[in-house]
Amino acid sequence: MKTTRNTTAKTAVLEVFEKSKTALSHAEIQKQLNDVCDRVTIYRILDRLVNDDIVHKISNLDGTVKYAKCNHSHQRVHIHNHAHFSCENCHEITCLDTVKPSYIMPHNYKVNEINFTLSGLCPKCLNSNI
Amino acid sequence: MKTTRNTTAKTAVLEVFEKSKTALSHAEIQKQLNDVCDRVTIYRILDRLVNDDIVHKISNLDGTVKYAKCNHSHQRVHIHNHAHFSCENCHEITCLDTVKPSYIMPHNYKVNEINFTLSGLCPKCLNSNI
DNA sequence: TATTATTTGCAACAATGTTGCGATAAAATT
DNA sequence: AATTTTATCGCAACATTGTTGCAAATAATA
Ligand SMILES: [Zn+2]
Ligand SMILES: [Zn+2]
Ligand SMILES: [Zn+2]
Ligand SMILES: [Zn+2]
Repeated sequence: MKTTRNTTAKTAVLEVFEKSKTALSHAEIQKQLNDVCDRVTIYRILDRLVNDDIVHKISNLDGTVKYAKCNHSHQRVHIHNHAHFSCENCHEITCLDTVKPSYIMPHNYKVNEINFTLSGLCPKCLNSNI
Repeated sequence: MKTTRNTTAKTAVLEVFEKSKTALSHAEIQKQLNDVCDRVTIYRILDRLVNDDIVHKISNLDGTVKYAKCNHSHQRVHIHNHAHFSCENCHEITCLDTVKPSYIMPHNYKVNEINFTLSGLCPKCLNSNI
């Protein structure tokens, strides 16, 4: 099952995630990597990390895509049911691990996955009242 | 405030929305329009319709962007707080006007907008059990 | 060290969206 | 109805994001 290799590029990407408190886009990762590897390689590494449940992919309201390290990879059943916050000011995306929405669905739908994203002002930007 | 003009292209786009029960992508709209106008014009019309609160924009898990006609444009306060359903089989996006998630936020966040998207199987695809 | 399968770089391509600008057409004014 | 004003359009060019094929490089293993 686990057949993905530990390459220098993959290690470098993981280090970038380790250093960051917020979710990162492909472009942001590339900038931090400083030509450690090709653009395409980053895409492929991210694909593998998502597949291996080490990282999860977040699609945002504005169409941007970001990735964040999972802090629940150890759990047997791996489900990304937490919410994400997207700051309108600093554009940072953070995982809200504790926020889980409750809702009532109409009949005849089978829900497999949910995506709950909230946007507004993050604590940092709220305090420096713009 | 209302300064957008009624052009033939805009009318054609609105007719396409009128005919559709589900949300539509730019590409889908373009196909239905049959060269009524340029690709760029459709983008600009959609921008205006979103601005005028006639249509709302939906960003999906898979990165695709779709648009749907608002059925609450008459309301004084115009907020898109309903959920959307994305079918994994037929890839149709439908507005779930009745589904509104409840949740508890950590302190120090100011929430302006929410996006709640559920994916799985729609009633149509669930019945034709694939 | 030799073997094998995964990963990488490169080039090329596709999809989606944006911008500038002169031409066109809708709406307001005369 | 003709004129003026200004939003809208078409076109071309560009930017960004993501994908694919294939030969070369590299990690895991035996
Ligand atoms: Zn912020
Ligand atoms: Zn997350
Ligand atoms: Zn379906
Ligand atoms: Zn909707």
